[in-house]
Amino acid sequence: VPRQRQVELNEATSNAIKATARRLMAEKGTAGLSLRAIARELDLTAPALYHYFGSLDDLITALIVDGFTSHAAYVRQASIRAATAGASPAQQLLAAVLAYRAWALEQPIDFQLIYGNPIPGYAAPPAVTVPAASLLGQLFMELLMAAAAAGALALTEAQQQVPPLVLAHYQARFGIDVLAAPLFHLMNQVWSLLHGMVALEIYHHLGPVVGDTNSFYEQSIRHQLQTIGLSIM
Amino acid sequence: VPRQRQVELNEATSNAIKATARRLMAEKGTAGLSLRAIARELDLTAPALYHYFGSLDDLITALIVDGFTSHAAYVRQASIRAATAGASPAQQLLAAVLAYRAWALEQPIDFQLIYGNPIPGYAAPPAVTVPAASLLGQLFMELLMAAAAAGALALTEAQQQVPPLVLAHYQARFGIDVLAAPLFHLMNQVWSLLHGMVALEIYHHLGPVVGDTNSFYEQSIRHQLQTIGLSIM
DNA sequence: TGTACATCAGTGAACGCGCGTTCACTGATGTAC
DNA sequence: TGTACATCAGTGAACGCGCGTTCACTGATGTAC
Repeated sequence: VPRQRQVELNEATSNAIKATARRLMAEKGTAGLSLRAIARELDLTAPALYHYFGSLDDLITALIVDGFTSHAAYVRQASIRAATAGASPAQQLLAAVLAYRAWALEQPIDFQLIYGNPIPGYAAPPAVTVPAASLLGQLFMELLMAAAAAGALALTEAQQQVPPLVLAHYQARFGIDVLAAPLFHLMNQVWSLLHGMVALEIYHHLGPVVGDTNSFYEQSIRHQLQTIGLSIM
Repeated sequence: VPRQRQVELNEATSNAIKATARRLMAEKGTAGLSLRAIARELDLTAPALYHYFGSLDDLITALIVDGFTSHAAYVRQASIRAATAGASPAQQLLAAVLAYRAWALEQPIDFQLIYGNPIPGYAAPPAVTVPAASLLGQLFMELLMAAAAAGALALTEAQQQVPPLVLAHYQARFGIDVLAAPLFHLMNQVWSLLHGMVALEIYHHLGPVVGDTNSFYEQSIRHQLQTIGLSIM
């Protein structure tokens, strides 16, 4: 089974390259990644890496796609675990939202790579990068829809409002109908809050201010979710 | 007036260095800043820069302090302008919150420098960096307190809750009493939302999703502020 | 008014370093006959 | 079973490049006397 074998070997090394790349990024920052440093670390010469990735940029693209995929998979796992344990749709949503942050704390360099400063000189190819970046939104939308279907959502009048230009974009770009639009809109607002807390924490702006970021995050999220009528616990 | 003159000359050049540094960061990313590139741009040799900054790290520190200071000053100006135009404390707060984003859009590289990925190998000296980073929080707190004093705030029962560990930190670190703590806590939550929307927008994650980030931001903020009882317009 | 002097912004060479990418190549492996 | 062969991961030298920092220096300026 020669072809099989070679593909496996290839994958093992290319995974080792990516793992080393992540470790080096954690030390030197996302912009400090270099093929020569990876090669040095793996006891290879730099040209050897060109068997696995066409260029440094190709490697970065692979790492970014992995990052988005890993984030979405981690959050999905958390919601599935909750569902398996008999949690309500609302509780599954909470589990997912908590996992958003947990992943970022476990993989801070991946967070920086995909949500932080772009790497100078690198331009992400949208064809491969956008689908990966969309996974999380799809997941959150599924969970929100399930909660809505279960009657666990109660939006106020104000929460039903979507600015006209934004509504038009939701319809044109995602084919979201007028009924689902407030839900999608709300999701984006909750996402912004999540993301803000996580970004501030990752870059060490939140910890000094609130002391215990765990309870700050969890309480803020619970409060925000209750605001849209979600009853948890 | 020789001493006067020399200080001015010195300041002019050191300002030119910082301005060039900002421009180069905008092109090459914050991590791509180099003394040699700045010198090249200014038709100087690299060693000449050592008359103005002790090292590359010293220059970065100056840029970071400038960034925090500029952000706070920009936001303060906006609130002062509103006050001068006869706006209520609640409206001044809204003006400040809108300015938070406006500054980031005008100076995206400064935003990335102070709120984004750290520069590899650089460690900010807290003694000089922390006071600058605290300016904005102080300003927002002033504005919130003024709004509260004007009776423009109405917190719900749930909004009065502060997690015990967080409350303890507020008291120990900032000497905030139990009455002001919910206000401070609320400010940090609103700040997180602001920051999340701005960070997502700056890094091009929000635009593709909501289409019109202007109205998304403004509507979300207005809704959030109304949630704490602020009546604006 | 004229001269000696201090100041100090800026120079140019050098230090040792790391980078992505290309190219022709080696040498082990395992298949095909 | 034995030999010719293709495959292909990995090598080593080279390309041209940029970096922070140090050092002894130059040369214009303007002051002090």
